[in-house]
Amino acid sequence: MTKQEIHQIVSRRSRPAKAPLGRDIIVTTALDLLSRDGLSGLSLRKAAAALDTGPASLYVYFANLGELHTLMLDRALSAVALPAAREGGWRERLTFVLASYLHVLYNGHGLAQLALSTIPTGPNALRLLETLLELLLEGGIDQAVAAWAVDLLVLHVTSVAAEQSVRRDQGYSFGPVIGAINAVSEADYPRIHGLREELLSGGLARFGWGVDVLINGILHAPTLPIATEDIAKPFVKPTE
Amino acid sequence: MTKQEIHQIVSRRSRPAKAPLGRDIIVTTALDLLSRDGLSGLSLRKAAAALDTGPASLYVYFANLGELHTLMLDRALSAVALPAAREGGWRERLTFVLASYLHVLYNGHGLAQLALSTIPTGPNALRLLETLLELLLEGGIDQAVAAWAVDLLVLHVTSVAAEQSVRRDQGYSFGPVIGAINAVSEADYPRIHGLREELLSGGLARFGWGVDVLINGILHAPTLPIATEDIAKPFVKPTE
DNA sequence: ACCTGAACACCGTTCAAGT
DNA sequence: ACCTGAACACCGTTCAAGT
Repeated sequence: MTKQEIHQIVSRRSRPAKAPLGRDIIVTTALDLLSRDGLSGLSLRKAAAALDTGPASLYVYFANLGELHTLMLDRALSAVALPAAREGGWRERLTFVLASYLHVLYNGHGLAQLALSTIPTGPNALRLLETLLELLLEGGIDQAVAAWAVDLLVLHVTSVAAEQSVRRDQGYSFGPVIGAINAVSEADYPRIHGLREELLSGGLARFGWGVDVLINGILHAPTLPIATEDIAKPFVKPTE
Repeated sequence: MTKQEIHQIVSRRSRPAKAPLGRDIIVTTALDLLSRDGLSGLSLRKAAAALDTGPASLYVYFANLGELHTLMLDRALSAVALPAAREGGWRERLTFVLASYLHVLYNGHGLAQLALSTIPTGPNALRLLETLLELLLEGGIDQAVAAWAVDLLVLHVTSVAAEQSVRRDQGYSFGPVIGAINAVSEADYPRIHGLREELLSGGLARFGWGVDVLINGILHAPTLPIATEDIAKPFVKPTE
């Protein structure tokens, strides 16, 4: 045995431990990173670096990155404005809350994209959900219908916010989609070609239009969701 | 100068170059990986390894990972069944195409999630879009309305497929969402609590219900999308 | 209880070197 | 034109070691 095989235990520390971090500071820092650099500029390691610590330190507060995302989204949702009770009709107030939700997502740069892949379960998300349910029920919509309808509404708003903020962040009139639609062959796809402008138009205005369409549809929905499970059966697996 | 500083150029090759790969084989291999291991099991490096080559080789065929995703999705969409012309009403055929799209996504394991973050622009995606437009126009729906409506329909179906396939792949009745909804305080969120079963129920049946709601809403939509851009104005930025 | 450094097992992408 | 190995600049997560 040589001396090199006797392992000296030496402290690997180069500085003393700091004061405990806490969830709030981490979430705030991560949201700052997100709104400054977008979704691609956000990582656990970067958040840790911004807090002057190593990535391992954050695992005291979160089980994983997904949990941090969930908390970030819920924190951001605290900015959603709920309507003053009884001011205007239920439909007006419903549109108001959803518009506020739209803008919180649209203004927090990478936030809308994050919302598409993260299902929030924190108090602010629940508060929003509760408010939406309340307004739909006030509108006389059947309970079971209302339960499914909120999903449709929230999804629509989230995806409009995501699509538009992506478009804003990478320059208005470029991107592969716009190119592909504009380049479409008139012979092969006459309707896409003819409607290429309408397919790409709208921007944030799609929000209001979609909400109208959805509410109209919800008002005309069958009271009890029909059992349509069987529609799903007679199809084969893809490319085999 | 020592001898060590005179760099000998030695081949780093350990085997001769293989026959060219080609896009098709790569896409096929990547789709196989996806349906076997799900979205988390898919990477450029794993696809390259499955093809017995290094990751750099694939860059001859794709500019980046996103482009591979787009091609994968379009390839998968070739399995979407289009309805036989004039068989049944337009609404029936519309539901049929969408159901086929639903199942292609649902059956290709990570495919639905991939579809949520990838906007396909290949021929099969365009063919689907063209068909949907055709059916809506056949239904007498205004052109501008139809252009926006396809987006709503496709998004709905994609997200139902994504949500349900995630739920299937991680065990039916678990996950943080289900836990959070079920654990909600009756005092704070009475409506969520009261409707907790309905909020989580439905599965693939939500597809048919949502399509009905959407078509009804589209049929009741104003002929010209209203200018709702201004709804979007009066809100502040989140948490500052 | 929580911070710290280092390591582990990955990523996508680029590049010079080869054929 | 396309394959190949190696490197670059990252990831999220785990772990023993420290306080």
